[in-house]
Amino acid sequence: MPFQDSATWTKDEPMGLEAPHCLFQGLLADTAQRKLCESCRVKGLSICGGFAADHAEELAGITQKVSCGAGSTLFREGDPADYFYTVTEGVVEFSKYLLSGRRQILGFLLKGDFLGLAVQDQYSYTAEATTNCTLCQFNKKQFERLMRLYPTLEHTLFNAVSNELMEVENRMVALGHQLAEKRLAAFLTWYWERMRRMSPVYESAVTLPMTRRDIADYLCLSIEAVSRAFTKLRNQGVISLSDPQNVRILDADTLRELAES
Amino acid sequence: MPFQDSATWTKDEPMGLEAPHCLFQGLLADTAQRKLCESCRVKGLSICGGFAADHAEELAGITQKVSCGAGSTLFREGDPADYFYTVTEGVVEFSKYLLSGRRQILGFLLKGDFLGLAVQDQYSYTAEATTNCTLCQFNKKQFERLMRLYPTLEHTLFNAVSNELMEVENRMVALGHQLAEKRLAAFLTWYWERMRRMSPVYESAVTLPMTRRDIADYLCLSIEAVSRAFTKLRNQGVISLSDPQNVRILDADTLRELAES
DNA sequence: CATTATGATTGATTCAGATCAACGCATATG
DNA sequence: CATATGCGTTGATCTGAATCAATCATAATG
Repeated sequence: MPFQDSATWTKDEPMGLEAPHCLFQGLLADTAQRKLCESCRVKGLSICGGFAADHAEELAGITQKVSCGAGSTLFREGDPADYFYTVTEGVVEFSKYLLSGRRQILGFLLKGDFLGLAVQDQYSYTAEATTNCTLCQFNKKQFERLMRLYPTLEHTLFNAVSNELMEVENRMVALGHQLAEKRLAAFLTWYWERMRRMSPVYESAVTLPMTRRDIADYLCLSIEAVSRAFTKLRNQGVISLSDPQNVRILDADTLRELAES
Repeated sequence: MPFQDSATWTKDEPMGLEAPHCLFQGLLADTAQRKLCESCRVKGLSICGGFAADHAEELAGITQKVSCGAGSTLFREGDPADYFYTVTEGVVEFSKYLLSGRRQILGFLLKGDFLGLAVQDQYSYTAEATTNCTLCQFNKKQFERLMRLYPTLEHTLFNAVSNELMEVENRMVALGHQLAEKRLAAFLTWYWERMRRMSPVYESAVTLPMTRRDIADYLCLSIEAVSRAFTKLRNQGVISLSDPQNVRILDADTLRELAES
């Protein structure tokens, strides 16, 4: 079943200065909203730098907050690419569907990540909400106008896309040549490190927001192969599983070693 | 053996206006050199547009012609990324080596393609000459200075990297889920179409400049699997092989169908 | 010219993961 | 409360490609 039933997400009114968005810290007086933006800085997105302070109104006009229920579709491959997004809360997965019905998840996007940046006039992939999530929606045409006005913006996005490219290349190497166990180890390591960077307290437990099917589609494996890989890691004493979604990293070094190969 | 013996390539003197380079047509009085630049236009690289005409001297100063013998290494993963290149003649492959010694070829670069664009201060992959080839070498620092001066340049490169990202994503999907035969069909289709776009005369014969090992490393297969896939396609009457490097496309439609799946 | 590499093909065997199938476990539903 | 449904795990079997091994063709070398 390539596509799930239609999205159940809401567009709020176009935002004024008081509305929350992630990209441009320093825009908002509201401390709660400001906190959201902090999470972007954690990821080190350079676009969150000084730019917004000087051009607050211009940015606010092209931004909208968007909420999205778990399992719903944000956009599909082939849809006109009028917006791009940054994730402010929750997890989003973006994927391509094959004619056979199979799905390849290209990536999971967390707080502060971009979505829909490197596309032409149509989206080249489908974006679905892994969990309930909120995003900042940017009107692309208007953002491009801003980019022409302020080249710093484009420079930042150029770097973001460059990084994404390098990540995809790394993942391709891994998928082509690593065993199921190593792929899972790499995935767990990646997710754990991302979580650790977000929260200041050390935590060896990870709650996976995605299903085994999602992980399988991400790692180019069957559900069963993913399950067996989990079992293998558990039997080696690298992780423990209180339930399928709750993983405790017992031996982070071994896990990392496995992942690096 | 991860790395071949060191490169045997030559750097010419820094070029004046008369030197050949690919990116910026309209720079050169010399018609022979100009012809080289035409080949870039064939690929539809938008950077070959009007920019160069206005800023000829600035560009000439940061450009060098580079020749590179088949099998030699242009740069290696981890080297300081001081230059980026465009291929003006021949074929270049860029790849990542795993600790196991295995190699993943990320792509083959033909006339007009960029190399080394989306990297930070170090190259994230190794670049080797598949055939004898010539390239235009751009000093990165100086080019970045130009980009700050003329934002159009950065915009063009942004698009180039975006396209590269989409291509890699497509390839990842194919590698994860397609059988050896389909992968080879997709590769042959890609290469054939690229060749056809370059030369105006219809030609059903393709000369593959890369070895079976190269193709294997590109498609995430063993040499033997590639060879068997060739044999299968031959037995189906889709291609014929006068010798391993010379492929004749007998049934382009079936080949494309196989590739698309 | 014979000899030695090198690259490509083909066959035999092995293996990782897909597929098929059964079952456990939890939550949802009549 | 019994039943159904979805998700995850485990087992049995199958399969595509890796690996190992042999052979062939062609080019390079003495």
